[in-house]
Amino acid sequence: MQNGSRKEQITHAAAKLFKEKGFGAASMRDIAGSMGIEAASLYSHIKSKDEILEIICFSMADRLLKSIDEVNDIYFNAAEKLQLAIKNHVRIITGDLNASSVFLREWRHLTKAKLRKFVDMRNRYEAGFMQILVNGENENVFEATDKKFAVLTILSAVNWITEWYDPKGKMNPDEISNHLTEFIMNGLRVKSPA
Amino acid sequence: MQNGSRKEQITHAAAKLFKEKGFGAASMRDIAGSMGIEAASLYSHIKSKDEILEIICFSMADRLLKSIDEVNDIYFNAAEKLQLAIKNHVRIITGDLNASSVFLREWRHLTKAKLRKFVDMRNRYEAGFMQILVNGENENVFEATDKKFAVLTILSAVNWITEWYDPKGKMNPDEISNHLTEFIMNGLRVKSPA
DNA sequence: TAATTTGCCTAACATACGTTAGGTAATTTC
DNA sequence: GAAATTACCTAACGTATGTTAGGCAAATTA
Repeated sequence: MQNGSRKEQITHAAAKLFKEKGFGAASMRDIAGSMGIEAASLYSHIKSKDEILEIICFSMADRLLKSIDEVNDIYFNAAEKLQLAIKNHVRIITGDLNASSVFLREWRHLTKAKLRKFVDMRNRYEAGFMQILVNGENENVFEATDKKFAVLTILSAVNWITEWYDPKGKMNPDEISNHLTEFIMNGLRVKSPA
Repeated sequence: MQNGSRKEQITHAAAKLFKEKGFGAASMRDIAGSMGIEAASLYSHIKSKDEILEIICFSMADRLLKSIDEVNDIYFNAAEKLQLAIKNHVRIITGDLNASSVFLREWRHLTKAKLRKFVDMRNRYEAGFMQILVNGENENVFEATDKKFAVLTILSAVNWITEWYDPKGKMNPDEISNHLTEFIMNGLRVKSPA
């Protein structure tokens, strides 16, 4: 899919509506309307409504998986890896808020075969994150009695950003990831009692 | 709405389907079918499909708001309050997983007026949680440079439980909330370097 | 026992949906 | 300049949807 192509424009317009109304409630007529054309015209560029959802979901999944693999290939200590993994994740997600929201919320509406593939990719992503925690334990930097639990908790915090992030707000993506990394590593508790 | 009433049964059946398929994709015929009756028969007990969603969302919202108000009325220190608030939240959410999932995911489909009311309630809940962090800072137990950020991060972690919690799994709700509270207070970092 | 209410039914309505068929004008390719 | 392609159009299809109208038998109430 080449840059700026009509197909990409449709995907963008659809992502915006899927985010606002949900996949089920946003119709092909809505999508076409937002582009100033008729619904039937969309079918010159895309195969089906389902295909649009697939493109959005897997485009995000691909980017995130690529990122975690890169992080785990670098010769860093666990704390640095965690910091970088979170930074990448936040950058990817804030880079396209509409697509990210659809990716996080609407993936359930993927057709059966694609859904299986999607869940598989998500599991691989979680496993990549988990590897960092395992490294951290070996290096005696982290402790996590239940690593699956810890990963899910971390990812939930990272993903929730789509719900409140405002590109015009006071925090930029890297500030957010720094803040988040600090919170995940040290929590709320004051370290040196006053 | 009295206990075990037909209306309550409908709400339960609907919650299950709204969770599985989403509000938009689960039809009145689906809901009726899961109860072994016809779609039209539902209208002897409920006003509309929208009403079912409202009942589910506001029932959860009411319970959570009541809980946070109670916590903030108790003469506890901030750490104890946080612990209790999280414990209550986890109990409420794990107590009805179907309704909780709908409450967390499908509230966007509420009609305009109800949506406004819902968001207002959610803001009040967040404010109640934030109050605990403010107390904690005054008591020198917590530090949180950006309290809004901290609250959203905490709540995202707590709410994510609906995505993986299994009543037959190895952790019960109170174990989960203990685990979570520990994580939120102290993070991942090993405190005493080995 | 008569009157009322409850809980469901069948049938139908109007509307909205994803998608296909077939066409037409403008643009690109040879 | 002819041929092919692109990007859109109108019209229509079959199906699914939320909901209403009107009825009927069983249970409840008086």
